[in-house]
Amino acid sequence: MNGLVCNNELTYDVKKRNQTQADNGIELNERARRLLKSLIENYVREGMPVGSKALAKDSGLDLSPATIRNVMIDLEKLGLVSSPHTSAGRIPTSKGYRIFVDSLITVKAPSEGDLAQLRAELNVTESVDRLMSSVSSVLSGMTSMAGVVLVPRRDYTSLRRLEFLPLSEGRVLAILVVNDHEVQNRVIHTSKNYTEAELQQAANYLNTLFAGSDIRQVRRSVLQDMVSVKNSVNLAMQTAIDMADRVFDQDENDPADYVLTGQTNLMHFSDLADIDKLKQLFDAFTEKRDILHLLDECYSAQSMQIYIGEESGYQVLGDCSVVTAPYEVDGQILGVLGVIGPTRMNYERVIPLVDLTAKMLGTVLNQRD
Amino acid sequence: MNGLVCNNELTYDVKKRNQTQADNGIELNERARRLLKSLIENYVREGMPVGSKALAKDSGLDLSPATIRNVMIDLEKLGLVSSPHTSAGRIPTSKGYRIFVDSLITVKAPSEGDLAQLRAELNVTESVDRLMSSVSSVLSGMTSMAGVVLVPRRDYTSLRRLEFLPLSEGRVLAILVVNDHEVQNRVIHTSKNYTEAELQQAANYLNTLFAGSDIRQVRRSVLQDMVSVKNSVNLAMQTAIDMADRVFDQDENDPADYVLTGQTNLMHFSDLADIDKLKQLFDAFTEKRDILHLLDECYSAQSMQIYIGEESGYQVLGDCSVVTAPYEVDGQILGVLGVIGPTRMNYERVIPLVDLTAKMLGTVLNQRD
DNA sequence: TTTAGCACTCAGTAAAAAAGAGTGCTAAAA
DNA sequence: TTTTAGCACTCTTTTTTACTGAGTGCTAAA
Repeated sequence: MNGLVCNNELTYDVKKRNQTQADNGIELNERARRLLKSLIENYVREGMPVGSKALAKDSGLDLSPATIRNVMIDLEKLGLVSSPHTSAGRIPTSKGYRIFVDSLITVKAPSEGDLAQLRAELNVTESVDRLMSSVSSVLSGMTSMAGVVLVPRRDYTSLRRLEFLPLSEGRVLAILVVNDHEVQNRVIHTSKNYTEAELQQAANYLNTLFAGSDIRQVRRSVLQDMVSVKNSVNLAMQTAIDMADRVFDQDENDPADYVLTGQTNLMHFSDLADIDKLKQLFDAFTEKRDILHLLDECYSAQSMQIYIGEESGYQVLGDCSVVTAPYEVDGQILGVLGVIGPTRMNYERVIPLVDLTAKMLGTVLNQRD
Repeated sequence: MNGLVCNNELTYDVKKRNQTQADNGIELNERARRLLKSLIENYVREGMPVGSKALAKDSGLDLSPATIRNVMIDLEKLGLVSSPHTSAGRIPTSKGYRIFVDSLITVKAPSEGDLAQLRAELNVTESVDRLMSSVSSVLSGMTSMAGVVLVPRRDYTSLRRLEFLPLSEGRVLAILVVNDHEVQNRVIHTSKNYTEAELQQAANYLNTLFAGSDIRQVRRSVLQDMVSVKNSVNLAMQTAIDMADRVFDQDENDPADYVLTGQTNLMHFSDLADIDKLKQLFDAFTEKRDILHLLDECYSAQSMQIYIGEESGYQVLGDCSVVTAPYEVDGQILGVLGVIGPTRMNYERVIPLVDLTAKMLGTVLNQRD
């Protein structure tokens, strides 16, 4: 009952899987728990199936290998460990890792060194984009796995300034300054050719009217105006309404995106040695879709998430685990960050590291405003 | 003397290597040339060392294996082929490929299918960025290797519009519209805090004065003005000069960049099976530096370039070949594109494909203006 | 100059044998 | 009842041995 259970302030949700059995209420006595923990720690460290003898030695439980073998049989029946073949030791299953991560793990605070490195590398002065890459790269660097950051959603986008420039034949370049200092540009297509002056006027109109408003709100307002005032207003206004309609049209579905670094680190893991699996994984990284879905789940969960092996539901991540934590500013979750690595990873170190990184990113982002 | 030598209009430069010997003036009689060609074609097709018997069969030269063995000994002495071990056939060396590519190759025009696919996938309507990725992706798709495009240098950047917005504490957001419809934004740091009105005035001044000019010219003009008029002009002008100086400061060294797709295709090649080499290669891709240097060389060469194996001078590309061609608009070379693949690639198909793609990209870019 | 013949080399494969790790089971000890 | 020592057994891993076949280099004859 003492040092086994995680008893510090770090918390994270148990990933709820859709399991038919109402299991996970697996009852393990202290001894079995201790042995499972030892086994996993040993396996994570050594990377080879753990036998009863080794376990007898480093569990600290003064038991004979024979006794331990008996326990192993129980654990195997529960599906927490498995053995590659008769005369090999045991390796943890995903389910075993799950128990470990949920209730056996000894979470240590990150080392002084890690902390210092983290602080050093997260630079307030950088642009958000660069900040995100450096966070991702710090994560991958410190864990020797892949680091990933789901970049902030723009669910509130305040318009600061709007500008139009005519291009050739019915195309207009719109330049938006949003969220104080972020620039977006969009090309829109119009039915008629506007002159620079006309566009200027439209921009002026929209700027005075909507500066400071949420972009989506603008679109809704504009749409209403179109209905209510219709042809009654002057031509300049109509231009403005027309333009605004087209500019903000693209806004509703802002595609999420992530920054991924250190993928190549994953090539070294013997668990992913199969070149074909590796290719599939890398293809998923470039394809982005699946990974985005997963990160989106993490985002929605609003708490630390851990997917172990096939838990993620994506085949390509079959031999991988994903550890993520949301980062927030003013209690508002902006995105998630984390690492992707082999199922056999050092959770005891990675979990607090990801957690801390998320918190520090929040702090850094906070300082920027 | 007939069908052996490349005799169509497609031309490309021989990559000049720094070799101490004044070699490459290697004299090969017709028979040896023919055999080398046959050997390489066979090896590229089958992927296995080619023996004298096989060569006797498909060279079409009605010679006995024994005779061919004699020739092979000569070719081996010249360093054009080598044998992995005593009882294996021969494989071409880089030097052998070099000869092949320079003077033995039978360059076929791209197939109808390839041509159609190329035409279909290069869409004029896309943004330049997206056009570049789709070119790269077409290249990788059609060759099953990695496609790469060095994106256009902006060596002439005409200023169309300049805008300033104050941010917090001495930081100003500059928005530049250049080259008609391209938007750049830069954050600059100033010693004093300007008001929005001041900045507006400065922007107006600069816009009227420099709209249409080359950005670097602007900087030079401004620098001159600073010296000549010094404190004699009014405050608004000084602001303008000050701002322009800082904005265009970043311009001198526009970092080159490339788009790379289909890297994962390279994982399948047995020549690159070594996971460690593969990692190094992928690291070079993310690091970008070396690849950029190489592409820059290609760019400077102003003609089709082929680097075979270690010729590139980069260790990571040791087992790779790089085939590039410059693309141009109005006779002005804008960048290069090409493929990266295993040394053992089908040059006869790849070379004209890369060449054609470059030409088509030029055409497409031309249509956009 | 070309070719047939031949001895030789060496990777690759297969089969057999030996070593070693770890298990499950049983029966005795605690 | 729980724990443990002992032991036969299983299965991977490593080593050894042998064999096959592709392809060579060389020599001597055509």
